Amino acid sequence: MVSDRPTANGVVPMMKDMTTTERRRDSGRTKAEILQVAQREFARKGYAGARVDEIADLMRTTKRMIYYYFSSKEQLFLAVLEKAYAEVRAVEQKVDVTHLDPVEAIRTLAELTFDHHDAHRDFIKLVSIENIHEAEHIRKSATLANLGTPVLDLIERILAAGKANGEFVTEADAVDVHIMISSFCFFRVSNAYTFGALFGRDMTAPENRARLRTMVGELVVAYLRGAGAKD
Amino acid sequence: MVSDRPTANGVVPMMKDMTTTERRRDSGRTKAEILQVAQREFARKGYAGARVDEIADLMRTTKRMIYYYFSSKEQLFLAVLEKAYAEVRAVEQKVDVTHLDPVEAIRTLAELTFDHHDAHRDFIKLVSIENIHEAEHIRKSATLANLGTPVLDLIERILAAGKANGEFVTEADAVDVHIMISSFCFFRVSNAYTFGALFGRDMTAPENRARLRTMVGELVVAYLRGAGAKD
DNA sequence: CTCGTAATGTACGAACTGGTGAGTTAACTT
DNA sequence: AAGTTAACTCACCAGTTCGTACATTACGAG
Repeated sequence: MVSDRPTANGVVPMMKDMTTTERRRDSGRTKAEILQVAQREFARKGYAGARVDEIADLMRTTKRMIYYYFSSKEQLFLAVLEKAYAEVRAVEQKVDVTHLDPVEAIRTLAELTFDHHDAHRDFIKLVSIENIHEAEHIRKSATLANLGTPVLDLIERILAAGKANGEFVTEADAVDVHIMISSFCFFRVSNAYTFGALFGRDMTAPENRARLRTMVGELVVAYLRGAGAKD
Repeated sequence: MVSDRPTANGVVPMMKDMTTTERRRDSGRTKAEILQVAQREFARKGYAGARVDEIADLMRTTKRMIYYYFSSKEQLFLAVLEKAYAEVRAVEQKVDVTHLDPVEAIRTLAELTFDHHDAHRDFIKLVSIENIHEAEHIRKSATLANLGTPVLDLIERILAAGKANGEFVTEADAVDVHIMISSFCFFRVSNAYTFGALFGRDMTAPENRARLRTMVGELVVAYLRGAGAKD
């Protein structure tokens, strides 16, 4: 066997210069890159449609590395999901609306949720994919259980404040309010494609975006004020 | 759902008896059965995850027939989608709420939509799958363009009536109202799995079903009455 | 009854796809 | 300097999976 020198992929520079902190072998970075590329591939093609080979081809790592770090396609997908959810939680926890009056607080929460969904299309696709598979991966993950409680606490506090000052009349449950907000924001992004094809309107287009963003808030506030109840 | 098979299941009997009207070769029925089984398979596994061989194994037909009638996996999927949408349209067109007053009409429409989504889980999964693939199949279909107009007409009439009698204050667009209703009903079913895993509540469970069903109507009515607007 | 054709059964294959065995190299420790 | 091990490369395989070539059979027309 002639051991022809692996001249790398031509991309990685040979550096003896150790002043740079960059390392040619870096497990953390390789793992992170795999997760990033895998997320895009899964989101674009679905779980079964995504190809491990393709994920590998899209980066400077090889397929062997994927299995080295993640053991299987399924565990890779789970890792992608966990990372995506973690990012979401991180953003949500920065939300502080406690200083606002209840109506403004719930409106703001709705709009922030709207913006967040708008900005994380890949995440939404991953969740859709996971739902098609009836959450079989999430259920295996301990990390992801009861990830929702922080938001629920927030909503609960807002609802309590709203009732206390008389602005909210409807007896509403925090989870239900969360469903109202999420469903609207999620659907607008997740179903934009078929909706556009069937109704000839792009829900994600800029001219619709602003109007729909306002709508979420108004919707929830109107409900909480009790205007929808039968009299 | 015609099941005119004399034998419960098992092998088709060799019959020289021609008094029976049943034909052992029946293209229409074979096609229908393929579509039915394929729908379930696609809904359960996603587009790429569905296996043509498995679809064949799940019936009394062979894989060869699938290709004989549908040419390719992709065209089979499209046919499944078209059939599913056709059934939906058929149901929607039977809805008549014109005799009701506007508030009751929109509430009823919302609840009917709710029931409809509740009863057609497979359809919802197919739509989710199609959205993951950015509606690439639907776009190829002439049959499915502007399928939504009937519902929009209905909503428009209700909105006009509501404004006329003063019950609706909000300047609302028919498509937007449809989004409000659909998003809630669709999300409740499509995302029930991940939602259940994260929030520990099954949105499709009977005890929640009834409450959420009432909520859709109240939500939309509250919004249309203008209670959510900033003053 | 015979013949043409639509409908169906059988067997197979080429390309793919998740996963692995085994060796190699870089970086760190002592 | 030598040893240790984590990080990485390369070639390969066994099982799938979509799709097809070809043989066969039932049905209806004439």
